[in-house]
Amino acid sequence: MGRGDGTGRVVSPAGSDDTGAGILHVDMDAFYASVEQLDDPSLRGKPIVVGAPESRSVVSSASYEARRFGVRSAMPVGQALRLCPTAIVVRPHFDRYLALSAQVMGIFRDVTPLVEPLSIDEAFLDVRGARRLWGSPGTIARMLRERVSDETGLTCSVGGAATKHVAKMASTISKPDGLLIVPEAETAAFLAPRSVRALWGVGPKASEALEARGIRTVSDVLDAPRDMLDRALGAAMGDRVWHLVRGIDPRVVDTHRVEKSIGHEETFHDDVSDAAILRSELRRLADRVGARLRAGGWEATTIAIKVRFADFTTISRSQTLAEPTAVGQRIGVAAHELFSAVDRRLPVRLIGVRAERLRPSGTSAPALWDDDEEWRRIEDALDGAVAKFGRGAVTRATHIGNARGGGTLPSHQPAPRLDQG
DNA sequence: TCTGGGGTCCTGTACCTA
DNA sequence: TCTGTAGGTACAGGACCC
Repeated sequence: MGRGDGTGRVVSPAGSDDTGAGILHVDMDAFYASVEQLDDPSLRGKPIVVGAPESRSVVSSASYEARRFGVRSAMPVGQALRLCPTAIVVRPHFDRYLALSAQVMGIFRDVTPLVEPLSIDEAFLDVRGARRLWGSPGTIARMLRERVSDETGLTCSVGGAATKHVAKMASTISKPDGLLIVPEAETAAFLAPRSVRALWGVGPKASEALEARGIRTVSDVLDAPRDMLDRALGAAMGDRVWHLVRGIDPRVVDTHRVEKSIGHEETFHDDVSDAAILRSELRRLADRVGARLRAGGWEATTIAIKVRFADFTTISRSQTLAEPTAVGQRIGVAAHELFSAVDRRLPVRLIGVRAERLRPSGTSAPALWDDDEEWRRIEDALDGAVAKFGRGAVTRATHIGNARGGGTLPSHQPAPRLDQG
């Protein structure tokens, strides 16, 4: 979602040069906030902030009226209200956002099958093969904007260019409700004056590292020795930036992107020290992860947990399973084992569970296996073993158990597996 | 002024094996 | 058998994106 304040709006006029600009990036304007204003006319024209009003929540989306006060996504809601005291805080309605997202993506797919959704509110389109059917990239971009507006009541911004990276930059600059086409031949001139921070993938840390070496604009990067970039950013990032500033971006519009991990995390309203509460939360998160794995037809090979302490230090621990799984309980057992080995000197602010290294499931896992008695036995056994042998010994023992393909600690029945129908 | 939740990708380190 | 090395893999942490 765009994070600007909406002051950069630009619309390439009809008939302007769009030669070679066959990649479009379409980005909905202040998507969540705009949907709320669409659904509730009393919010229109007013500064609104989408987010939970609770103390620890942050802004998911802000209307352009709020952005003019300096309100931005990811900002704590409290801070947003200090900047803009008249802002109205609206709770998010994700189901509604998903429905409208599906409608918008459907419009894109009417135009070309080469659509790569990037998030709920933006997508890349490769329209190079759609010229005979719909016209030039500029014509298609204008048609898309019109259709999105007519059919959903929402506005979007479109960037067009020869590469994904430049198209993305163009749509960002054109916001809100804008259109900017960068003909292939003008790519270098378009990029040269931009700040390094405007490059997609260059965040605060990378731009700080570059600026410390006097590199502030794309033009500066072009003049910088290659090894300086590598030293400032690391080899991979240095290489990427070196290519991007030259307009080189070989990434194609990928219509078959697959998930690489599935996870859930939760920040507590108040920091938690009680192990029973933390374990219960881990279990709940593990069940949710398992449900999503099964819904997507995946099994996970690696389970990871994330723990953020009261001082905001964050650790992660992961474990590779002997047998991939999509069963919430097995994920939960792995999460509990990992959690048992964590040194908890401070109360916990956030806890999360993630399934990684996904592969298509060979069998259909059971529906949520939610056996309280079994869970209690496992938790008691783990706690008892930790008390008796120490965390390190328990972690080693359970790893050995996994490697043997069965739990040695505690012993529990394997989850029933059902044949896929 | 106090930092969400969902992800991807990269880097450094440790360990194992050939 | 010992040592050095190179490559692969697992894991932890961090930056970045929306």
